[in-house]
Amino acid sequence: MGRAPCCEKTGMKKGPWSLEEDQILVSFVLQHGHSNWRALPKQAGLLRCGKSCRLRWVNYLRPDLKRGNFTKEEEDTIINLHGMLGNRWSLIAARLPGRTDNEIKNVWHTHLKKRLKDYQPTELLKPGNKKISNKSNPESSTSESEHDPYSCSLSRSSSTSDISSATLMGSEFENKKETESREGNGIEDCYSFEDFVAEIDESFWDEALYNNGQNSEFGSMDPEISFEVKGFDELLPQQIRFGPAGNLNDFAQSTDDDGMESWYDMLARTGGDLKLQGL
DNA sequence: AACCCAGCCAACCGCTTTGTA
DNA sequence: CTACAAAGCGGTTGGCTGGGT
Repeated sequence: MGRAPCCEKTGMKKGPWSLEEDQILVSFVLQHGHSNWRALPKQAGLLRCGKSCRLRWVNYLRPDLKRGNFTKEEEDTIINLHGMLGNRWSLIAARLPGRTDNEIKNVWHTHLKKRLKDYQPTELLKPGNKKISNKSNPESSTSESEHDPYSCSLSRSSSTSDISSATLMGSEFENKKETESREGNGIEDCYSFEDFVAEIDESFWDEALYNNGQNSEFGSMDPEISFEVKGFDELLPQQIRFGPAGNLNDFAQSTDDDGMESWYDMLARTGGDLKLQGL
């Protein structure tokens, strides 16, 4: 596929931005907005391509940006969200006001990844622990090694059904504790949230819809198709319904590729305390 | 003082997604 | 429906800086 370069490169300036350029861009955007990045540099009199202008604005010049070091809370948030979302920097940034995806990505690679390594216990890396390929989230396979297995792990608590009952946990330290204690209780398998969601695929819903009927209410769902998500002690316990109609079909819809976002969203919002038990 | 090296971070690149004619 | 342009995103690069020798 591919596409033409975003701009005519000849004559375009590259490299670090000067103070003057910054001032021109800021005053232009504040006056005229940025409805068209491609046309902006020409209108503003900048020898930069639109893409470069956009990046400079988004990552550095935006007035609502927070400058300075990340707080411990922000770092913890990033770790937790990364556990749930993977390398979806823009989604993580959306939940950290004043921080950019680029900034978060840099912090992750320079500080947090290292910090997490120190907590990397060996248990979850045992070959026996089930890993399921994630077609909905291709990133998870490529960045598996980067992905903190603790920040969001899932352990099964029953073997009667594939999705019979499961517990998803959030914060890294809670996870570690929880996982270890659960493993001590004979629970063998641990998953990342992505792995778990990946398992709720078309065939899962085909089967569920076949067994329960398209308009089944949650209440009439097979009681074994239920799971709970807990952890993130700082979060409020909360019950959530999928979709206004609350039928099985809506629920299934929410797990397709488009709906995946709402799952992640919901988990991030509730901090992982998502409970779905025969709603 | 000069050099080396590792860490940091702004900026770039190339691809995907979204919007529109 | 298709093609194309623009925006958005994540991975990578390269220059700067500070600490160590």
